[in-house]
Amino acid sequence: MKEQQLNKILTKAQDICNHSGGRLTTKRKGILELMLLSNVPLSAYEITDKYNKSTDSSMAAMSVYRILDFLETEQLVHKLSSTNKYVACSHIACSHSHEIPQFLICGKCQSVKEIAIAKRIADELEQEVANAGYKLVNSQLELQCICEKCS
Amino acid sequence: MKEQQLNKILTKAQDICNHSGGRLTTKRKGILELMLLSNVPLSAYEITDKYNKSTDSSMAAMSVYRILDFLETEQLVHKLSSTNKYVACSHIACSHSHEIPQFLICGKCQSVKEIAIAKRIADELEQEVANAGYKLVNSQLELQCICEKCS
DNA sequence: AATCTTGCTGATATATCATATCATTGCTGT
DNA sequence: ACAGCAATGATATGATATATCAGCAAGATT
Ligand SMILES: [Zn+2]
Ligand SMILES: [Zn+2]
Ligand SMILES: [Zn+2]
Ligand SMILES: [Zn+2]
Repeated sequence: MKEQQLNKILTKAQDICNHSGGRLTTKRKGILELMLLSNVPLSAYEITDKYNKSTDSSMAAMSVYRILDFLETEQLVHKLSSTNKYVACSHIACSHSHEIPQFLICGKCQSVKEIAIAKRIADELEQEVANAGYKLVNSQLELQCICEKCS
Repeated sequence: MKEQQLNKILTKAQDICNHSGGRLTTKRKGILELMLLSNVPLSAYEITDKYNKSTDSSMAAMSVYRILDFLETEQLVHKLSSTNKYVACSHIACSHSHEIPQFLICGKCQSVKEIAIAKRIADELEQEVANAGYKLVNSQLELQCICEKCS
């Protein structure tokens, strides 16, 4: 990722937080940056290690969890519940509003692609769920895939 | 669940294991039965506790994990990776072959419904994934829902 | 500026989920 | 009975996540 692009994203993230009243502190920004620069999702403890090595600090995992909670609330990062890892949102600098994301997770290289599936498919899925007597409240999908490079 | 129905399922489970060469031992059967009788998914440790209380034994969680691995391989139970819990398959006694399951998980009462979505939707989803340059390898979905009772 | 309030972080403990490894037991076919 | 293999026991450790209370720092109120 280019320096310029990263800065653009971080600036936009700052805007988002300002708008919501949250504070993108130095530590929170540092964690977000680190996640943006990673090409695979990271566990909270991996994030902790990376952060501490990169800054010669010693933040406890507890703090990282709290920061991840915050960033998740701001939709700047997402949690992948199938792998218990966390990934920076791919659409921070986009102007469109954030839809419910779907994730394509490569089983070989662990890379993740965040997409938004066609509304038609989401609707059909919701209908299917309704047929089963349930009401869909969150259609975040985590799909086990193989990426182009690895296939 | 009626006694008779339970026995039918356990007999079918026995058949499935015989056919695959696996052994449905007393302990494995006990774990499966316990899971069939639960109306919510259980964690490995919850299963361990329930089993030990119900039989006055003291199986270690390690053994339960191994047994769950076995039962999963035989497709008699499924793991819900979004909650780290395990649930008995709803289609053990069915004659049809086991498709890739999808799970509707109620966020209030934790009840789970195992369904198989229309092939058309699965195909469309796969196409969507292909458009993104990925190849879908497993379309097990875990959908956050509200069930009829809770809504 | 001093104080207040709120939200952020530190620090520690503990709960929860999962795997590694080696020893022991018990079927199963010869 | 014996050998071989599958299942279980036993113990240790690793990985993920939450609870709780104390200290601190930034923005708001006086
Ligand atoms: Zn996103
Ligand atoms: Zn890949
Ligand atoms: Zn099933
Ligand atoms: Zn419910």
